[in-house]
Amino acid sequence: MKTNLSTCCPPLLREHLQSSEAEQLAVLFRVLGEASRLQLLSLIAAQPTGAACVCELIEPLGLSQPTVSHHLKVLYDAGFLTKERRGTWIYYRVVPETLQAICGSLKLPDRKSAAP
Amino acid sequence: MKTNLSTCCPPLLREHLQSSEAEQLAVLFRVLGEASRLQLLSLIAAQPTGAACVCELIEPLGLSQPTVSHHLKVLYDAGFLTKERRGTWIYYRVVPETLQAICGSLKLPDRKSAAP
DNA sequence: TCAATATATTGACAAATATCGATATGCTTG
DNA sequence: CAAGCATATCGATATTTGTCAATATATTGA
Repeated sequence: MKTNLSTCCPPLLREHLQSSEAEQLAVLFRVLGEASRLQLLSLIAAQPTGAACVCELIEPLGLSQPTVSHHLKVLYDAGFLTKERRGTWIYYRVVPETLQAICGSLKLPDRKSAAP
Repeated sequence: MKTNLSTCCPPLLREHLQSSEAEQLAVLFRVLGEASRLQLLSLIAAQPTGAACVCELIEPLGLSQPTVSHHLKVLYDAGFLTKERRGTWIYYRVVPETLQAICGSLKLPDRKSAAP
């Protein structure tokens, strides 16, 4: 169920994208294409410890607990979050490398400046 | 119909994301969350001139002309592409600033390293 | 073992959207 | 103006997905 970007900064926009690579990358963008999930990332990243459990995230999002759990699972499966159990609670953390990989995928090819 | 990021690198993940900001950013990610659209960006960016007309994009994508036009419109409305008419053809170009803005939105808050 | 709490899963429904064929619009050239 | 080509829009359909209530699972503590 979990996906993974094998390399840190694949060429992607730098050269012609195969459809399989495109689909793999599109999955990541699709996961970020939901305001609630961006807010989750933001909330978790903003914690002093860098980690947050589900119960801390429900109220600020204004969504039901199952829905929050669902979004966390989507983020986790895509590699945006790690989770760690501590007693009854499960703490989620943002994975910086995944965000960096996406960033790297958006680089354009070098171009000799100026053209008619 | 067109959206716009008012600033180049809004804070976003650096601090708590308001739901309106989150939705605005999510729209951009949603546009990229489709393999065909990533391929379009890749194909256009890979042109020697940096520009491509619709008819050049149909065959490599393997989609119908209306569908390709639709995806180009979505990319255009979101600010990922510009378009310019030259006679019968319409040339699309990638807007680097929009990609950079997305990149900037994925930066995490600075964190004092090491925590139990 | 039982109760309480935190989290995950299931099932169902509504909303969003990718896709296509058909058709419209716009430009160029005879 | 008519024909031909490039592109856009429309209408319909199938698929995906966000959401919740209900329920299941897992952990802790009495």
